[in-house]
Amino acid sequence: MSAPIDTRLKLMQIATQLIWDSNYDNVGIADICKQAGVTKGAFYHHFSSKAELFASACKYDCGEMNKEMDKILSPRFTALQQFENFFAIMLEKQYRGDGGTQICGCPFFTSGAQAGCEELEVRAASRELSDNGVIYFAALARNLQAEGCLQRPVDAEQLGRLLHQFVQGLMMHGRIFQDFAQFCLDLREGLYQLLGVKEEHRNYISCSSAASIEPLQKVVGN
Amino acid sequence: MSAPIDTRLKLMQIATQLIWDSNYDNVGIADICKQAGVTKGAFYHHFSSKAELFASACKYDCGEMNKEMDKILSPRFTALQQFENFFAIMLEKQYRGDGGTQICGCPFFTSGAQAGCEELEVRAASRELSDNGVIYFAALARNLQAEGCLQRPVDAEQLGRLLHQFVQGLMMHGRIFQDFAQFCLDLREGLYQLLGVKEEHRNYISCSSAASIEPLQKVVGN
DNA sequence: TTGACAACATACCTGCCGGTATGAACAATC
DNA sequence: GATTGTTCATACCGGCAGGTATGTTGTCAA
Repeated sequence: MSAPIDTRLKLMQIATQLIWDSNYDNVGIADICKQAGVTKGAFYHHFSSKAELFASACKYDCGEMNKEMDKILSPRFTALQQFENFFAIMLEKQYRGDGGTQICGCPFFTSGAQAGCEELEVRAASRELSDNGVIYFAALARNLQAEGCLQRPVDAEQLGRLLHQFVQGLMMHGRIFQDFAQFCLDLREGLYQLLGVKEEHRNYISCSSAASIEPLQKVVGN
Repeated sequence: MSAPIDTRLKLMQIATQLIWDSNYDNVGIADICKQAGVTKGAFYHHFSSKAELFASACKYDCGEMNKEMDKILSPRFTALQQFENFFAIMLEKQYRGDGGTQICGCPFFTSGAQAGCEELEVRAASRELSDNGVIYFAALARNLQAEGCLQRPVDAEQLGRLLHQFVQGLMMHGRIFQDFAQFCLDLREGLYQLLGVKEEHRNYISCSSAASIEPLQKVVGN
């Protein structure tokens, strides 16, 4: 019998993946179990409800994201490099080579905004995830400002929120329209404008190459 | 027996209202019928499915929005007045005095991004609605630019998309957090930044008053 | 007046989905 | 080796929501 932690983790991972491809309501517990190769008995042994699974998966995903963001925003990069790192990660995350849905958006965020008020657990998880994301955006803004890349002094915390809101809206828009090239262009331009990046620090060259739908290798090493 | 058009219209209006307060999946046909004071027989006489009702309601809402936007962007206003009109309408739309959920976001947009791929009809309706919204945002951007309010020349069409994406993301964020004052501040700042409105044309004074949660009278007359 | 059709109401069906009840296999402990 | 607890599998339940089948009422046209 395998370690219990494996099953629990596997359920969260499968759930995360399925919700990324669809949404909270549309993903059934039966689907998750089938994909994970376990039964409902195992599921309800580890989670008390679907909402709890969602919350747990959200926290797990949040942790994974933090790891990546920590790498991206490492002090060994300049602020502009951090910007490019973030940009690359975004494209990589949203692109799926399997010909299916490409731009998915963050399912935990959308689910939180979507779920009826009664699912307090779900909404709370989304809130936590958002708060977390805003922190990183705010840090990026501060770094850019510290290196003199921005046109005007900014309220980093508010700007963090604005960036987060924009990116989420962009992803939803992308999910509806599925135009990857446009997604790339809009992402870059939107971030530049919101941040108020100075003209001379804007880099549109990589856009055309990024828009070409090829597997993107990670910019960030270990 | 009342005119058939009334029942159809009523169903769409009720559906729109319920979906605003919740979401596509969460609103049942039975709920809609009950609120509208009719039965399923009437419903399926006018609509072939839930998705068709959604698409119809979305188009109806789109038409209503167009009317309002046409008023807001009337040439008798200066571009900056148009901006303020839009701002006021946004706040009015998102605020509900009944103590329930205040910031709802556009349910048709979120539903389209939320719905599984199989609901093509739903997604198509969201796409149409988005296209429509982008047009108005682009027009606002063009008008502001024409009156010299912007810092740099812009690609109005792209900027229209960015504004739309940001506003949608902002509303979802607001839906999760339910902080109306912050919603007001973020909306104004985000629009200013994305548009690149010149310093001297930015108006933060009305923010504090707007943030006070009082019934907002329409800025736009007939 | 009678047929046809629109505009519903009533009752019902059915599939799905979250959740439960129960027990088997295994490990650890005493 | 009996007990206890963990980790699942199997079978099942109950509710609900989307959708259907059919009857009923009014209207209009010939």
